[in-house]
Amino acid sequence: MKLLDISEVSHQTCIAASAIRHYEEKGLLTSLGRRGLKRLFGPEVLDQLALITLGRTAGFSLDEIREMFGPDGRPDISREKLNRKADDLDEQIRHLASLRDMIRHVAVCTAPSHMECPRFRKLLRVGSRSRTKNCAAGRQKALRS
Amino acid sequence: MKLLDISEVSHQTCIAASAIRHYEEKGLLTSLGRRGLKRLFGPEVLDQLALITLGRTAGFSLDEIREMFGPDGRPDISREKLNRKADDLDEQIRHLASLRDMIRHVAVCTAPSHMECPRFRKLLRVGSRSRTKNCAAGRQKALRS
DNA sequence: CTACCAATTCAAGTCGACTTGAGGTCAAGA
DNA sequence: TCTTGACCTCAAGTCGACTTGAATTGGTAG
Repeated sequence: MKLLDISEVSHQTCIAASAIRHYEEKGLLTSLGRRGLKRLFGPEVLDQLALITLGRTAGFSLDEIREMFGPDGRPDISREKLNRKADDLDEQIRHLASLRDMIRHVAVCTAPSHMECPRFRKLLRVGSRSRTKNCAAGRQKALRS
Repeated sequence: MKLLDISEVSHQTCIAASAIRHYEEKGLLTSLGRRGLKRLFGPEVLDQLALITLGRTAGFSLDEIREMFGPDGRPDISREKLNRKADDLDEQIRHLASLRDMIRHVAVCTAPSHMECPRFRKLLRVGSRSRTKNCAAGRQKALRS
């Protein structure tokens, strides 16, 4: 089994060595040992890093990613919680799709301003459904509208 | 036409007043005027804020959002650039979908560690296609435009 | 053996997006 | 008229995710 040093991992993944050290420090991955001071990684670190990158682009924090996939690979998190995260992703995907549609529309729309374009406004409305949370501010004085 | 003060906007959108001020300062939205010191907003601010929120959850910076949709509603950005953003979104959507699939799988998988699960590894591989960028370290001529 | 130099540690800095706090203003109600 | 209190401004602080820099270490080539 071939061991990689940090610069090799860095080159193969396009992730800065400092970031890799940062992930290790945060407990998202583990080095197999050291040669002198230098970290040695097994090849699985490449997958772990791909996973971290994926999680980051999905907007998860490093702590959440560790919760979900730990360096050891056991999720220390309930199925229920995982499914909730997946549901969040589904919602996010819907949002992204609306935004994409809006952007594509803006690229061709001739209306003087987006907000005057009925199609744009419709897309906006679709994209912002489910924004009806009550702010945690709880106190409903907004009822007087 | 009904004018809203900042606290009303804040309540209706669940966005902190400080954030709304911040957006105005950054040029993402415009207040119609003041009553004394207090900002007054037209109802269109609600749509603008929805748009900002949408853009933020898609991972765009405030500067990018302003470029794309400005407070005045004219995109000061080329069609080409907009379409590139839309393409980015499409790619991001694909990433998110893979991650969602992985999470749903993790929630039911019985393998001792994800990395030992062939299905998981396959999903990972799918999710990390197109990660083959040349890091800028590659000093290959990056096809710019 | 010694010099070299990539890697290491640790503290401090950066960046974006806000939030917080101190001190000031003013429209409206008592 | 006076008092509130919601808003205001501006500076500084926070948070997460890294990056940067200075000082140190230790395999490896000569």
